[in-house]
Amino acid sequence: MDNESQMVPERLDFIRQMVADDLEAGKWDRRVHTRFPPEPNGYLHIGHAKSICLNYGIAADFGGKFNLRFDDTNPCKEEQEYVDSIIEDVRWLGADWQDRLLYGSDYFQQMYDWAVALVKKGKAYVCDLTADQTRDYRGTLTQAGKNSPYRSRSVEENLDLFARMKNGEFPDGSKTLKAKIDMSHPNINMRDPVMYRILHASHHRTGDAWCIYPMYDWAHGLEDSIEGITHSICTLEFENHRPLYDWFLDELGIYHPQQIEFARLNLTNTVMSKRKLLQLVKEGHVRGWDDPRMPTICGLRRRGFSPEAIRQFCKLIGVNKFNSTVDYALLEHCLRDHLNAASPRVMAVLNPLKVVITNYPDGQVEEMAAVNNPENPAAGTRKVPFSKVLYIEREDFMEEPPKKFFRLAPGREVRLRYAYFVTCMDVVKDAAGNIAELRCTYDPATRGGDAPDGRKVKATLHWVSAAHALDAEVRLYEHLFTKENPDEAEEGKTFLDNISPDSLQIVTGCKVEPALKNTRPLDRWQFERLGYFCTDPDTRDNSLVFNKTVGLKDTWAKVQQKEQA
RNA sequence: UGGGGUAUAGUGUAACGGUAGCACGACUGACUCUGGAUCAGUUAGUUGGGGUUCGAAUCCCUGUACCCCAGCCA
Repeated sequence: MDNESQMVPERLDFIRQMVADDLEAGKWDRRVHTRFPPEPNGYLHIGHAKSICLNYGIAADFGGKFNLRFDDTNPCKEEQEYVDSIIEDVRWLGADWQDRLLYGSDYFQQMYDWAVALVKKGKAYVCDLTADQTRDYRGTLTQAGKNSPYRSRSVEENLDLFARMKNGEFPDGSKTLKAKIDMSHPNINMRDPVMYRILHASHHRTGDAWCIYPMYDWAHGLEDSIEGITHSICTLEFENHRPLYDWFLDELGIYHPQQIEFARLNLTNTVMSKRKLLQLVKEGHVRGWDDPRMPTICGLRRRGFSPEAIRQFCKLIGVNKFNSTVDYALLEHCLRDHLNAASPRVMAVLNPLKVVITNYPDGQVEEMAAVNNPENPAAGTRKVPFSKVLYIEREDFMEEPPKKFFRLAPGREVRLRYAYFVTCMDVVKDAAGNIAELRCTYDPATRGGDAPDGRKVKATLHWVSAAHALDAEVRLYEHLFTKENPDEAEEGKTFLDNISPDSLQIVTGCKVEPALKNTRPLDRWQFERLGYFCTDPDTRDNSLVFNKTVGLKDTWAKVQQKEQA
């Protein structure tokens, strides 16, 4: 990420503009310190990547610091598994928190002490109202709430009660600590919000040390304050909470960061809510959190996305304060852009059609030199074995080709990439009339792929030598959802009804060139003329599995579509 | 009908009172040992209505639409 973001961009997004203004005004002693504060209750997705890139990017751009902090204030929902995955994903994306891997739960004692301070100040009280009663007293959007009957307890009584809450003397839900603000405030968040609830639950880090846990509104600003965060960047739905964030910090008289809100990311043809993602996993609509169709970071990683592509995407989408939905095509553009530059090329045939070169010597094998990456000469070349029996892509041959099809057809000459010109002389069919094999001749003078007489061919095909090819399974993916907006469902239907039946297609019996023999999980390749692929972790020594990351742009497919229409 | 936000091509984003620009997509064409990549070009926009101004996406007034908030979730 460093190279990309070292320079302050010429056009600043509105948040960077605020940071730049603060810097110029000498605010915060000219420090910049951001953080990414996930709750460890789910896996990170591409929307989180936007936040990570924003926060880390700002720190990097302005020479500041970046913290990774777990907002782990609710023991009921949080698990170590999520902590581990988040750490892995943030690191993979390239954000560097140095030695600042932090946990909100580490500040529980400080938060408690501050709560006591607010009680002493007469700004917080212990309330015995039940959850239902609390809702009732809160009023509605258009009607003021009313004061809790416990609101006027003495400081001494509150201190005593709060201490006993902490000591575990009361059952879950029987009491809360509330801030004493204004029950008729037009902003509902200011109507005596709960600061602590009683939860006799074991926390993934603090164990049973606590049986009262701070609420987000109380805890979050304190965490930012303790860490000396300058710009506390969060999503839009917390805008309504900012007055409360400010109120707590001001009443306490402690260091006060600036909260800034931005719009979360929406992407076409996918869902981003934790609830829906969890549902897809739990109900088995996908194979897990890291299913390559998932917009999770681990899913994208397994699909073959590179961190560079995701970062570039996050840079291009910008930052704003209104809801928008980014076209998935932009993500794919960023993906192809980086993969084109970075992926070694290799030949693989997904749907093999046997080709016999009739005039090629039996048993002869030639090593053809193939370029590993035309975008990067330093990647060098490799040898690809060529012999009498080959496989080509079934779609690269048509017995009766339409006008715009310029691949192989009876009597037609094409180039086999890095090898020879071949001409189709005969089509062999099985009993059912299916094409079983092609018999071709080659022109020895075209070795390497060029004709000395200067004649041209319209097409170049990829191929593999049958005797040398490795078998592979290839998993093809399409959008998980057929609709741009999966939530757009008819009466009685849900986003689940919009799951695409074609989102996963498993192709077996694929033939790949021997260079792929020792590939490791997550290696990224371009299968020439097909697209970008990634070695799946399911790969074993004798069984290769690849995921299709994204296809190459396919002009022929467009032509076909148009002809059909 | 309370409060808080937001509206710029199909999509995403710039323009900070002075030529509405960029990217993606779509469409043409050139080139090509990947129908890839690359290159050139075309397409298309300021939420409606008033006002201020020599000049308004930008300032003012007034509509409209959309998003968020009534968890002891974050």
